[in-house]
Amino acid sequence: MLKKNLGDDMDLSNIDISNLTRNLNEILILATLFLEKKHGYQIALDIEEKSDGVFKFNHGTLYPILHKLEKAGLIKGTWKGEESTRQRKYYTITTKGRKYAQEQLAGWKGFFKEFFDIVGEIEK
Amino acid sequence: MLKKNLGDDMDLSNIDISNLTRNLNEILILATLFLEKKHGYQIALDIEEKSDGVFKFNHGTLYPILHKLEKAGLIKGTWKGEESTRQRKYYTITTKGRKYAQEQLAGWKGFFKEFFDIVGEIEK
DNA sequence: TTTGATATATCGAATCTCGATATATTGACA
DNA sequence: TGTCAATATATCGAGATTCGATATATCAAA
Repeated sequence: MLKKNLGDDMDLSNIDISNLTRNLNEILILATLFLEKKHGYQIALDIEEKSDGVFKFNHGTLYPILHKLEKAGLIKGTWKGEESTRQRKYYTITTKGRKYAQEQLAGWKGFFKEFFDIVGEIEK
Repeated sequence: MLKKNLGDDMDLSNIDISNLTRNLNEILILATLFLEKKHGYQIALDIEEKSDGVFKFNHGTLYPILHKLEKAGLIKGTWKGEESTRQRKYYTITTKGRKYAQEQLAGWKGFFKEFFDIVGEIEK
């Protein structure tokens, strides 16, 4: 079996049900970068604030994911900061990243459809 | 910090975002048992069929979860089978299990709301 | 000058899923 | 009658992921 890598064409609109949290973290980060570039710490703060605290990022989780997304070519990071002052790494979403995010979103919609189809039983 | 156990009163309507797949598997199983008792293998088949193949259970995942849910008092298993023939373990959802499932569902709805609040950006 | 927030990064422990392996029953088909 | 595939439960090791701690450093405010 060929190994599927992040953002490969094979991925299409499927999300990996066996690792939903990883998929969630990825799409939250990509969605946050859709309108403007941001550095890692800001991404985490924005997601936490916008979700009223429902989605939080530990730093030990955030940075490895950013490195992975960059390595996969879905985002691109650039160091900024005036000469020997504080350095921030600003991330931009790539064309590949936008496409990947749209496919993932389609996968999540399918997920929620089937999900509420089954767990709806609880409310009947 | 007090450790939270599955189904404890502390849990309330929160789902564990850092382990979404586990939460998903639990609520799928509990929802499937809401109307009638079933044995493990049947639970997996029913979920797979009803979700059009979106949700699948490996046996190596299914049985440990059933044992865990039973240990937590959310489901109750009873062996059945006529004397030395094939033994099936039928599971029933408990009152505690029903309550837990309803609280979890509330948590998933909150998740759903905040999720699309953020990833909706992708479609704009 | 000292504290807390900002900013990035890595590591070990704990946890979870996957796929393989094991064992046994049952029904269908040749 | 024999054999194969599906049914049924269970456990284990490998791999992946998140958490919380730890480390380092800048910046602003009191």
